[in-house]
Amino acid sequence: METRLLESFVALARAGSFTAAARALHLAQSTVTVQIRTLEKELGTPLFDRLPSGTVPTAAGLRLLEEAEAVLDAVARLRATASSWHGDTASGTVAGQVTIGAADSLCASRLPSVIAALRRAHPGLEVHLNAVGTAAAVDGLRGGRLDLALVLEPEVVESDLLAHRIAELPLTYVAAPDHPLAGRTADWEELARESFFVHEEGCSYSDRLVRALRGVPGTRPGITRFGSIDAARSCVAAGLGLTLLPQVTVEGQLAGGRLAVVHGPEAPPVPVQLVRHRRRWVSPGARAVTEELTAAFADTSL
Amino acid sequence: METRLLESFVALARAGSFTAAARALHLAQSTVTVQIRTLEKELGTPLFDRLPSGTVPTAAGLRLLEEAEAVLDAVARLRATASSWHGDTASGTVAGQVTIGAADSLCASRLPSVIAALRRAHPGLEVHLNAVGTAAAVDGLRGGRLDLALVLEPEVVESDLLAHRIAELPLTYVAAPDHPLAGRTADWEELARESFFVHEEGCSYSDRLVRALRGVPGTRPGITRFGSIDAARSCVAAGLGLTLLPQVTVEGQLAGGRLAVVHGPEAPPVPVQLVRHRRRWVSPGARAVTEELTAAFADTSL
DNA sequence: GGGCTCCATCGGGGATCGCGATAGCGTGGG
DNA sequence: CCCACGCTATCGCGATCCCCGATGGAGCCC
Repeated sequence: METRLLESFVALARAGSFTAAARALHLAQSTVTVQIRTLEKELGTPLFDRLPSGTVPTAAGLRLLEEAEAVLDAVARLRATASSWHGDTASGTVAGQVTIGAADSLCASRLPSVIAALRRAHPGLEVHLNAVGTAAAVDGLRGGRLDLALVLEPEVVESDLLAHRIAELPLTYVAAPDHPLAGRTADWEELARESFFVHEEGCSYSDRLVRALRGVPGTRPGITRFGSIDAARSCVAAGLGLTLLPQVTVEGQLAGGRLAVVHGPEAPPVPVQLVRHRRRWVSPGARAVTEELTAAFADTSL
Repeated sequence: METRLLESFVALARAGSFTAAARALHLAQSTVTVQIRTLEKELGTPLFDRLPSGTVPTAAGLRLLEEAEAVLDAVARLRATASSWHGDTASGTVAGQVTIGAADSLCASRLPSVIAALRRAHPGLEVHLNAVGTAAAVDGLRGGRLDLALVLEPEVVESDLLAHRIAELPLTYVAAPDHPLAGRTADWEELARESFFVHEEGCSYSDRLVRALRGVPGTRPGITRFGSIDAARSCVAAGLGLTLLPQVTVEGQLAGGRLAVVHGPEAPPVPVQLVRHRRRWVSPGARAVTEELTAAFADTSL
């Protein structure tokens, strides 16, 4: 079924004559004649009575006219959705859905302002944000559930994924303000006598910290691992111990006096990698998100 | 927009590979490839990611898939309506709408059983019945508001209409059972002294009766004309006078003793003409109605 | 690395599309 | 009465499109 035929159908019904319909459609009259006959043959019923006084729909044509318009409406919706997804070049905005995954700590700190900026720039864009660990991010990108992922890893060595380092976040040791080490400088031996509240295994800088602490001879550091950054931060704020986090995730608490810096041994900054699937199509929406993320991270922290 | 492309689209989304979709569609694999690329070009956005592990829809493809299915649904409805209108050759039934006009007197007497028979034979057929005089019937057929009309006229001399005489209805003079002439034989002179309740001008047999009564010298018959046959019949039943009607329209009242026959001068039977437009398409539904009407009138009254 | 599966591309034969020209038909004016 | 006009149907033609089979390249498994 060729929707062109349906457009000629409704045009003819509206115009009342083949000649007028052809003019409206910018076609030759003979073309409209053939199109309507084709449609009548395809549907198996005459659609118009060709009377000397004009061309009027038959009873069947009148009924089918509504259904033909419904088809054309559905096609118009399809086209509209497609073109909105593709982007409106006039306004420079894009629409559609983009699903991104990000490390828990970024979701709560840096991403809200990025998403707000995206909403302003692209009102039609629907951004879905999931808090995911590195493993879940890789899975989601592989399975198509994620368009983009932000992971805090030095390397992503998946051949079907493409990682781009967009920032490096400085890490900070933090403790409650009334903690004995708060505001002080501590070496590995001092730290190894404290309790630490860190991420689950798989978090690169937490793992490296745990390895370093356990490598200090003659000590048994207390290690508690949390899936949620919030829970760990709460324990630290309650004075139960220390943690090591990207500085941006605790800037609010540091400024508010609810946490304090501990100047520990040098910790290499953690790279922020923006990862996508190597072979999947990058929608204009995903491209817009990529640009916004790159800009947001670049201007403060590389 | 060619809906074939949309069918390949959903088939590919379902099948998960070009090869499998081509098998399901009974097409060559290269054809599906070209069709999908054509659709992607037409919509301006990639619909599938061709991954080594299979062909999966992009985010845009997933969203557009629903809309494509909506289009195909609308097309299926269009086709279903068209074919139901055309008729189901397996069951021999037809569907659709047929609008017929008929003289008031027939609507109340003969047509209900015909319509009931049509409903039994063609459950999908929607019959609209309008009570119309001859002038309105001609107008309605001309304007396309009526598919068929039953008129009680000896001749229909409209070049663009086609009339077919399907019956001749005997006429009967009737009066109230307690009327002096009830059951008796009366000649023109006796009748011309009575009051008559007949149809509006334009009803052939009423007009002829009025002319005959007025032609009787030395009398002034009382003539009252009604648009509605019911009103006239009520007046007669109340004993106010006589009327002349097709016998079938008063058979119930005659059998119930509410009206009585008066044996008046011979009145030529009134022809029932089934009229349609000469050049308009006769739908299968209208053809079924024509056959039913012809049969119903033929077996009792010609 | 060889075989296998899958998708993209290419060339060709056939069908289709849209066009202009023309014929048939009905109408209205001179 | 005849002719001119407007409308639709038909025809022939050039261009395009469609679908096919064959072929090539890429990735995967053994």
